[in-house]
Amino acid sequence: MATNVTITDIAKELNTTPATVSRALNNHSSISEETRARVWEVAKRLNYRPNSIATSLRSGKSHLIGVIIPSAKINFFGSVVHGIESLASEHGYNVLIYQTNESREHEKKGIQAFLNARVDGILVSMAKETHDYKHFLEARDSGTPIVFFDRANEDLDIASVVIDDYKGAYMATEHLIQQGYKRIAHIAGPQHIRLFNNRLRGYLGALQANNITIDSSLIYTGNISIEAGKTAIEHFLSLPNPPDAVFSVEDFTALGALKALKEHQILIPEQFGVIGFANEEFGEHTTPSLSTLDQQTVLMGEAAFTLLQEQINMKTSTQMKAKKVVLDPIPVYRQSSTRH
Amino acid sequence: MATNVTITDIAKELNTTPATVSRALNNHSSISEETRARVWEVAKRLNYRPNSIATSLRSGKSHLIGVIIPSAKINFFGSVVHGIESLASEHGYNVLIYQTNESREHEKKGIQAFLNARVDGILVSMAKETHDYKHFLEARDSGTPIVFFDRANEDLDIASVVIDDYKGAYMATEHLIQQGYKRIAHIAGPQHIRLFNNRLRGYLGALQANNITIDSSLIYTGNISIEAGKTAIEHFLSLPNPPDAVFSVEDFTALGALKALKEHQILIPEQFGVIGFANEEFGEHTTPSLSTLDQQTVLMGEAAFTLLQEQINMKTSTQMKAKKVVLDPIPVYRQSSTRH
DNA sequence: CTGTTAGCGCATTCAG
DNA sequence: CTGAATGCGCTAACAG
Repeated sequence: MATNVTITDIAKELNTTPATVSRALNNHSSISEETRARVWEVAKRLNYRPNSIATSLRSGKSHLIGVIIPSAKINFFGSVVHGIESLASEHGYNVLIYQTNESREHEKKGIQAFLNARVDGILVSMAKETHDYKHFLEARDSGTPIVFFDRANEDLDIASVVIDDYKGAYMATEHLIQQGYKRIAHIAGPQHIRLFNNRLRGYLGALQANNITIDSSLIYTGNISIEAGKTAIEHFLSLPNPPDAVFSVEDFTALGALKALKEHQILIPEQFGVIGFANEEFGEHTTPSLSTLDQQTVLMGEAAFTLLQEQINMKTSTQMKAKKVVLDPIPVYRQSSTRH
Repeated sequence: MATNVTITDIAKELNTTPATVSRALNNHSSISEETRARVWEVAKRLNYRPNSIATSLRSGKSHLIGVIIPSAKINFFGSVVHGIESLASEHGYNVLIYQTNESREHEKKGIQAFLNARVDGILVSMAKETHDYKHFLEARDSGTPIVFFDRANEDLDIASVVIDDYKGAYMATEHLIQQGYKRIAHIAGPQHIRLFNNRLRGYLGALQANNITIDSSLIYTGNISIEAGKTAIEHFLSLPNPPDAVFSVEDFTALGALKALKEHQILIPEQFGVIGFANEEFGEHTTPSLSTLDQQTVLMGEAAFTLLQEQINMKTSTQMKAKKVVLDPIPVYRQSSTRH
């Protein structure tokens, strides 16, 4: 029952030694075809399962990779994990997950747990709360490769995979321009978070590139929530010269905007264009459906794993500068911004 | 750098033995306060991290639990994993995840990988494809506790946590009756999947309990998809005596129904009531918002872990019948079915 | 209270 | 080609 059979058991059964069994099972070169076959036969018969804990202890490689995310409940991270696990599994790695719930304390605990487990590498999307990076450096210095995804820190010399927020915002804004909207507003997120700042810059960059004067009254900075989107629209509509389109920093805020505009009986996209960012699931099903930018979540997971694997396979001596992979967001233009 | 410090290193530093260090670090009873302090000091200074692989090998407990899900991309499973990981982490377990992508072959590989890793227990939501349960029985017989969640098999004498689909369907149907709808239809899912059958039975049960004659033309059986919902509505509206409400087996199908009804300019909920099942994220944001039943995903994860932990802590001799936990779905009545 | 011995399961020496 | 010996890092039993 609960007794797991070991190579010693097999050896006894065959009046040979564990070493021979080990060699046979690992298809080692110097072993006679006959013993190999006999060993495999017995192994199968006894239902032998290699104890990967023992192998790990001996080899020093756990074939485990640790993934730290804010929450598995958040769609985005679920998708990234999907990408990570698919590739990892294919390459013989098992995946450990740990949720921080946005707490730096938990994040630290996660890193500790992973280091104790001797994971071969760590993938992390930082908690919002985190402004102190000791625990990451500690991991890296202990020789465990780390790769950030989505939420990264540029200054840390740690590899990362992120979305090009500037480019996405630029594309979204330019799309609105091409659709013929004249006064394009932006609902911005908290500016101390870099990615929101990048999106604001992308918006400004697109306006400038198209010789459109920037009107600061058309930039509303708030939280990211449905409520914030509604408030932003109320603000915009109260302006003497209101906008006729908005690039919203994020889909939920865009949804708020959509709702507020509908309450005001403003036709979307005819009178007012709306585009968000993130490609949340609901966007396809709102009325009108919401234009947005897809963040390539699965690809991000795969890229992060690939980067990590490179580091794992690299001789630790071959220390080179941390790679940064920047993924292009994919435009998803739906009804809310498409006039033609 | 990459060299991890061991208790032997600490022992050398202090001219003592690994055993003493081990005892000190584990706050063992018979150890002098002085040595304990000295050991801890050195451990901290050398940045010692216990090697949990070694501990696992020695103790026979990995403090790992394995979770097998169809896909992390699916919201539902992300939420359940959230529940599992939260509790597991709190209880000192690390969580391994493995995706099957609905393939039995992968499911088998996942079980193998987990058994090799000597996980202390396994949580699994079966792949749709799976109709052969050897790999589960093998795991159980090897002494590794298993608990099913959401997708379970009743005949296997393996513990499980599932949603009460019958009850949910019953509640949904009764809700429509109470809202004054007279001819209530049902869009059913493939009947060879038990949970869909249970929902059909719940629908029928509620009608019977309220002395409403069952009209088989009001039951449309199809796939679960937006398209199926639309087709169902087209079918219903072509009837000589069409229904005025529908309980849809699942939210996406309900969404299709919503869309088709809107195309026909039928007012929801005034002329036609709609309720789904699953509480997908988009339902809150459709126009009108979609009534549905919440599946208590996080709670399901927590319950599954709790059940597993019970089994892990149970003396293997105390073999008792597999527990089945049945969770009540929570009604979420929104605009699409609320007339008053 | 501390040191010695031993072994968890495996894979790699080094001898034959 | 196979056997014997050794150690990965840790902890428990058994002395002292």
